[in-house]
Amino acid sequence: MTTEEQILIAARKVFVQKGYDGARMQEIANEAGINKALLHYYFRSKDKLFEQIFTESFQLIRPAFESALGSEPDIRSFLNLFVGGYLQLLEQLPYVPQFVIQELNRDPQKLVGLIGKQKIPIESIKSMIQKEIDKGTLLPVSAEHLMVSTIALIVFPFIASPILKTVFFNQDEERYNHFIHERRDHIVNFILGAITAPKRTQNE
Amino acid sequence: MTTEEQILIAARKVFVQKGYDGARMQEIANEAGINKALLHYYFRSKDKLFEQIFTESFQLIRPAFESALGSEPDIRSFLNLFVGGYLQLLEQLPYVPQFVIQELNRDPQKLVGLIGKQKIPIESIKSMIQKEIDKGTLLPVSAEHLMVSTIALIVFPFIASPILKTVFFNQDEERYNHFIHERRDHIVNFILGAITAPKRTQNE
DNA sequence: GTCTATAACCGGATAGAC
DNA sequence: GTCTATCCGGTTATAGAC
Repeated sequence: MTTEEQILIAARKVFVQKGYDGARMQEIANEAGINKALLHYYFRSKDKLFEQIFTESFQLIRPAFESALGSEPDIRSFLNLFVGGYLQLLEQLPYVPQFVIQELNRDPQKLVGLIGKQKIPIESIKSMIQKEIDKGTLLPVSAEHLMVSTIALIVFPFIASPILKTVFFNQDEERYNHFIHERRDHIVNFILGAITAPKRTQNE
Repeated sequence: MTTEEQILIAARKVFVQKGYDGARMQEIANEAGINKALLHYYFRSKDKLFEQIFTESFQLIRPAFESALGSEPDIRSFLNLFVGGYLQLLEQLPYVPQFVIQELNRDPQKLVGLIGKQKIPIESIKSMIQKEIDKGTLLPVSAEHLMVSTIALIVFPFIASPILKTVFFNQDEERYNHFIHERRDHIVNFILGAITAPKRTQNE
């Protein structure tokens, strides 16, 4: 492995764990098994190194609508695939969402500029939804609210795990893990229940 | 206003905005209109001052189930009141949730110890839910998942506003504010739709 | 490319006058 | 209680040898 790769791996670990303000170049150097001076040789400054880690982190957790959108025929299959896929991703990167959000709140101007205008293909989702609303099989629902709510349900437990462990699970690690494992099914059922139009009743 | 109160107001502002690592005693002093030495006279250290601000911030946003629980007869009215009340609270304190979560992730051991075991009366909610499940008017749902999901739907847009503005609203402040104002109704409808048992259809 | 040594600065904390 | 001046450790960044 090249030195540059070692540095990036170390920087990833330290920045994600400590945030920009809490991270120390010395700690990154130790983690990479080199010394501070070499960090500045490869990346001019703490800022430059951070920008690289932040940008790649944002890419990693930017919701990947595209893949799920192309392959799925209706909103229900799409949501099912999306929720499962995103949860699986976050299992590998549990601390990245909190890192990205924290840094975006610290310096929105600079960092939003850095990631550019990475919009989401909300129009495709809108048309997918609209068809079923017209057919009457889906309750009228805003695509923006639906997608923000879906992401909230998926991501929030990863961001807020210490507070959830405290107020809901009395610091019981075991019960919290069990909760997380049940989460996928709960979310999918929750969302589908929320947006599916009820069948007509006998009196209607 | 006493000097101590001025300091606390300034510290609140700076700590919530910048976090522990990003906050500077000098900035707090400036904000309070005094000098650094006086900060240390009133609060021994940055740590002590921070602990006070963090503890009170946690109290502020700890979900106030108790009030809504005592007064409401069924889970639907309870959720309606809870969502509305919490959103109204967060309008006044939009940056506090991200602050508390950020700090809890930075040093869970110490800060969880600080806030003690402030559990939530989940048992009252469970019994409230169970009655309606038995009657068949509510889908079987775990109280923990329901409450975590409810809080996620409420709090997430406040934590993640920069990222939402970027990927969903193309930095359009106007459209984002409109979105936030619609949010209460969406959340309540979403949750009630998700947990309400469908009426029986003609074929059953 | 990699290292040691050090410059230059910053930030929390304290001493001591008023 | 409040201030000015200062200490001291830590942090980023660079100079220069190998």
